[in-house]
Amino acid sequence: MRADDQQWETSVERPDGTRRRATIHDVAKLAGVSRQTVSRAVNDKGEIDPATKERVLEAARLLDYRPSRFARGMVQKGAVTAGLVIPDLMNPFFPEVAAGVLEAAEQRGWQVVMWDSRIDEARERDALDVLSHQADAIIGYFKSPDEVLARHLGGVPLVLLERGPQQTRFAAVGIDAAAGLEQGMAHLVGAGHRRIGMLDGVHGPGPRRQAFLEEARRNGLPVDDSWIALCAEHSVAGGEAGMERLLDTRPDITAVFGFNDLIAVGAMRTARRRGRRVPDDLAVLGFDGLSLGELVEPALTTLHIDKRRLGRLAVEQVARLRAGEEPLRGADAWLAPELVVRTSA
Amino acid sequence: MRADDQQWETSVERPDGTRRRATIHDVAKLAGVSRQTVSRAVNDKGEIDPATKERVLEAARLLDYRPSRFARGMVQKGAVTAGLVIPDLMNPFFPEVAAGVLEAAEQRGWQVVMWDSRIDEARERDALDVLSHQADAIIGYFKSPDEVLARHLGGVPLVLLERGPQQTRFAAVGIDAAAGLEQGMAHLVGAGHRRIGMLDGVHGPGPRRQAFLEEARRNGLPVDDSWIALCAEHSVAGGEAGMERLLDTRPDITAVFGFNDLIAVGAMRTARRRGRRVPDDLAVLGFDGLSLGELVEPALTTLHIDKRRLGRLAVEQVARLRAGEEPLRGADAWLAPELVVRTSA
DNA sequence: TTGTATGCGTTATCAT
DNA sequence: ATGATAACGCATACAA
Repeated sequence: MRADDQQWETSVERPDGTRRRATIHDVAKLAGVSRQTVSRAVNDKGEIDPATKERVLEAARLLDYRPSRFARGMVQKGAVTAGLVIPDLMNPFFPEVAAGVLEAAEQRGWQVVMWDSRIDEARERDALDVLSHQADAIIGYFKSPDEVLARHLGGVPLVLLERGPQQTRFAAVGIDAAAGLEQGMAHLVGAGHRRIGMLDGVHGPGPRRQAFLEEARRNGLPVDDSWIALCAEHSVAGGEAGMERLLDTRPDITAVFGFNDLIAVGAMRTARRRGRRVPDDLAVLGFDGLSLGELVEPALTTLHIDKRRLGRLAVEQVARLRAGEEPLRGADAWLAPELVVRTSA
Repeated sequence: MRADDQQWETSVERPDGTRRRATIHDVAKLAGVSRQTVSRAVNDKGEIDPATKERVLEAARLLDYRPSRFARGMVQKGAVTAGLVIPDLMNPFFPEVAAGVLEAAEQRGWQVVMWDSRIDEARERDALDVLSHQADAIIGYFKSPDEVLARHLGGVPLVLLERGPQQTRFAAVGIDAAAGLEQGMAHLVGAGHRRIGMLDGVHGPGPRRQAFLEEARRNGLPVDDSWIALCAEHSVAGGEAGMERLLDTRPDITAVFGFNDLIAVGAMRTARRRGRRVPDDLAVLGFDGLSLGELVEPALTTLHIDKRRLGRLAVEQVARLRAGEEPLRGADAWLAPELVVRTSA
């Protein structure tokens, strides 16, 4: 068989002269058999004469026949497709979550169709509009509030990534920012830091900032919003820019906590460019545990998250929803970060 | 509307007591209208009394009715699904290609279902077996030879990523390794290097090694296979291990070319651990142009590839195939890397 | 505004 | 070993 044969579409002429894809009927006619026999040949079932099978297959090849996945799906149940909505494929965090989703989905024999929302609420809704028609369940990161989600969901089960139970009534899997920051702040305070700033993400006040402020308070640190700078992007560049501003308003900080590792790395770069040694003059703590953190210099101390597991867990939640079971809530759906001490703090 | 209502499956009881998903028929019965009216209500068409519409929608909610995507697909043509097979989501190169594919697919209104083959030929075939049933076309990285691909493809159009025209008869988009290495080697030779090694990838001899050897020859360098070490993984760790071996067998090299940026970064780390300064004692050249390369120290000089464009191009090839046109061949489907000089070489 | 009839492409069941 | 027939769930043209 020449591969070329596969490449260009042969098709069947309609009475009106236009062309359409060949169906099982066309193949049956050409091979001079019934549709059922074609089905047997194509699907490699037994109960068919090898000679006729060959003849049918030849006809199928001639017409470039491919079974319609829709017609198949109609009659054979059980094909499950999950939609996965990711905010930013360029941030190494998300491909790793996606890998976990793919892995768990594959084990269950599910397919997953992917959508990059690029941190845009309009694109988020587009994703839901499309996927609610094409998927049996949706997993993803969404900024939109519950009502908006519900409106674009059309009743399709949804599992939210990284939303607290107080923030949504949908099923969710998340990260225990409070548990993470308890470790992280203890580490910084234990090293003698009292003036600690934060580089927050684009969405502004969220669980990570809240946990940061909470721990600062618990540790008796002099922290208010002036110790926090917003980053316009969840990227190294965003962290660099944010750190510029933070150092302008609070030049006296001795440590900084980054919303994520990318931002933290940006912070380190700006700090060093402005003549501060890391960690001696300024300690930097990240959040995520990207492998990137091991490669920079100094290596990034960070609150590590098991991103693959997060993805697998999301698939498990979908399975529960589909089975009519209660989704996991609380600690079971709530991953605690683990402090990984390297050299930046 | 409470979001909770959406979460757990209501269903319809069969005569035999088992449960099945509600169909448009069930909704029609419950609402006391025809199926057509249900269709109008659910799909938000006009020509329906607001009161009956509300009644129908309520019935649909009660039964947790969702239209079957298969039945829909049967009757409305035009839904296109592409399969995307990626070898390793943990390598930042591939998410970026995927982003390009997603972007271009979305513009065309296509969906893409993703599969991570984890560099495993058996999983590669599994991917084809599944996707050839569920997708209208497949894009991806495959190690298997044409015959194997064709056997598992069942006639579905395929666009290969990074395979030379001499290596496949399928449509493909690729990278012009020769053009890249011409620039790269000229840069190294221009800096006075004569003893240049290479850290090759897991698959062994391929276009990048071939181009490397070719350029070495053109520049009159003393290079044979002893100047090349294989890396067991396309990762930083793989590069570190490979570099150990290369420095053992060829301690006299003054420069090294890495199969990709991850391996090159690993090479830098091993070189420095063994007391060589980069780039003074040993220059390092990468291939891919990951943003990671800007973050390490020294920053990685590399042959940069427009990975997003690669992905978009692959989708364009699929479109051509589907339209019955000739796929792009040669330079148009063949991206040339661009030398980005930073500080590692 | 609403209902009836038909077809979409496939597989399963049951016959021959 | 092969064929006839009946679903599968939906949307669309057309009739009322």
